[in-house]
Amino acid sequence: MKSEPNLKTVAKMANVSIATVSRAINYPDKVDPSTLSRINKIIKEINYRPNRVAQRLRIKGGHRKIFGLLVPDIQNPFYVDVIRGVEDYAYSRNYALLMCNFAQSKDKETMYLNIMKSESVDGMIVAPYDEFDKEVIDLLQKGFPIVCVDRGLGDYQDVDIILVDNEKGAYEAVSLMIKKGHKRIAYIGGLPSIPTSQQRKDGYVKALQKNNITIDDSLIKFGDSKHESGKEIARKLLSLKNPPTAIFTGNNLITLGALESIHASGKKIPQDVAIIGFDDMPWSISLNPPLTAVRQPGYEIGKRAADMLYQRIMDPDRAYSKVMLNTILIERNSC
Amino acid sequence: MKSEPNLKTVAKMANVSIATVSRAINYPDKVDPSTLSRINKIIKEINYRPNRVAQRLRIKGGHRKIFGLLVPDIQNPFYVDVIRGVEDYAYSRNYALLMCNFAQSKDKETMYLNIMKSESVDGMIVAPYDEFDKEVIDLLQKGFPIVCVDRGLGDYQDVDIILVDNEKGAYEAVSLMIKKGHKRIAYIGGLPSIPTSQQRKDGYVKALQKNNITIDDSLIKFGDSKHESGKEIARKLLSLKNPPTAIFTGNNLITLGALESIHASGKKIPQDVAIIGFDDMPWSISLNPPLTAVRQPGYEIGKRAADMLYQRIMDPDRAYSKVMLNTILIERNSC
DNA sequence: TTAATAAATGTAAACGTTTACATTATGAAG
DNA sequence: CTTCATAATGTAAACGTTTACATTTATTAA
Repeated sequence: MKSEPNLKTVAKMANVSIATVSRAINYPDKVDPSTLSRINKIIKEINYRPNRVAQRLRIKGGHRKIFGLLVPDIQNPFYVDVIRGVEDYAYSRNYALLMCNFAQSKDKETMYLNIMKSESVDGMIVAPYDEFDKEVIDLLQKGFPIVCVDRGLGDYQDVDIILVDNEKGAYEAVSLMIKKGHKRIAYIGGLPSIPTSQQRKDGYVKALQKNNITIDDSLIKFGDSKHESGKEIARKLLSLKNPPTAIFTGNNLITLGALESIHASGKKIPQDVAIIGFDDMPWSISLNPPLTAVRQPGYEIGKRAADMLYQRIMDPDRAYSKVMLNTILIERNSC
Repeated sequence: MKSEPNLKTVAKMANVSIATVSRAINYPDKVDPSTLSRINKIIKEINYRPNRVAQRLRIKGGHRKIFGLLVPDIQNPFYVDVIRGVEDYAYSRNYALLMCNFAQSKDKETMYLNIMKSESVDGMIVAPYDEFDKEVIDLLQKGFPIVCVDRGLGDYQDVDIILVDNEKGAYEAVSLMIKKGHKRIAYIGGLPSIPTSQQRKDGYVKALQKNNITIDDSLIKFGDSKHESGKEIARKLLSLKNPPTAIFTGNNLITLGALESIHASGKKIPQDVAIIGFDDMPWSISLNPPLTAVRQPGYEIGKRAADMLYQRIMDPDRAYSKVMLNTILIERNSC
């Protein structure tokens, strides 16, 4: 494989030192116009591009033009929206993106965190594994620029974070169910260790309490945030002697799994069982039936997270900001 | 921000030269056991990790342990499967992954290709923008390790590639429609420049011809491979004076869009209009109605692509391999 | 003309690794 | 006790940039 052209190649062709070439690229007004144009012509001719690895090694933190992005589950369309938001922002500012999916595995998260660090990213956007995420907190304490999305870090407050009012979103959804006359409402959450799973449960509980419905613990279940567990838990719930008449599902994938089980059980939605999902999807309207869902602005979250990270990098001493966006309850036909 | 420990830090603490530390890590049997354990203790203690950027700069191609992955649309669940396959393989071999989504934009593709090159990846897995993709072909000609997934490069044959028999998959789907009595069958393809859009159309045409149904060009449409265009085109198709009784959609997102339009039109599926989608989704069964679809083994494609890339890197002179996997037609209730 | 200033360019160090080569210490064989 | 091989370690160059500093050249002011 032929080796790529580098500064030396260009310098030799232009009969100047590599420093001049470097300057021609980074500080064009610091080099003589005629030299500049000669260099530029050569660069174009041989299609020279600076080696980012060498650049990153030399340049100090904050100006390497690369972000890290670490999401828990790329199969979840919500995170895909977040990714797109981050990516669009990065592209617009000419940042590269080192994007990793830790697939809800603590080991993978640790490994990717290490890779990102040792890839010398300027900063990263992370949806932490859980609220105690030691690795992330360590990084923050060392002063590494990080913004959290979707999930916070419990008591640890010195961090930029953008998320959604999960409790309120859940509260509204469950309130709607109650308004429609449901009393036996189940909640299927994701991994219990994930903050959002708990917050959404809290919203669910509040709504029941507010309406004087006693909490039935056998209707509150947690899975692993994936399709299969939604399916399995819904199946069990529906085969209870006294099954719920409504199910509030804690994320996208769980919703889809639950939907599958409800259909398999032969029950009609919403007549026999109602369902509202946390997280809307572009195709929710094409589901059977069109799904009533709590929409999170994933794309916006991603975009703003990237901007927060950028600001943090540019001014490491600025105050931490917490942004909490609202969800929207989209009523369709599943409740 | 405190600076990370490096070889020098460890060397100083262990009272040896950085070369010895480096050897302790890379060739443990080349250093004295007592020195080794001393060094290892220190490494663990201060949690030293080699700087991948510096490593990559030094180490020559093929052993830098980083792959690039370039997909056309991360919103399309098919590519998400491919990504997962590649990622699992990479993780198992301790490779990092520079993952980029060019969102069906030629400009972005070019930029990401450049970034990957200048990030010095060992090789990359790419679903090219179209079959003429000059940038990708250039890279190949320079001997850069690349494997193509999902889409080929037209006449350019010197490349490893793994994809699915699109024509056959489409042929089977449309044949099923015909068997069910449909004569006016529409095809909504993705971007016409994408090879798969054409191959799936070819399968569609073949099935019609085989059954002596005359091709009606007004029923063959191409969009931009996204949800919106599926929706829009389906809407127009359905409002024709003589609308199709069946629609074969050329990808995931188009299917979802078309589904939305069909529902909006008030037509019943499959009584009024049948639909079969290319690409199955985990939640196809939860759609309204459960979707009949052509399944591509995305995860396997990703996994095998990664392995092909690995093999290519390890042995640059091996013969090129083309792998064509079969699709499976999954009959549910939409046709 | 000369001295001072500004503009253009060059030189070399630094970033954190790996590795060819040189050096030293260790032990075995004669 | 040499002599030689081997093991352990060190030295320094290299990877491709950026940049502080030094040098050269051109320009201006006196």
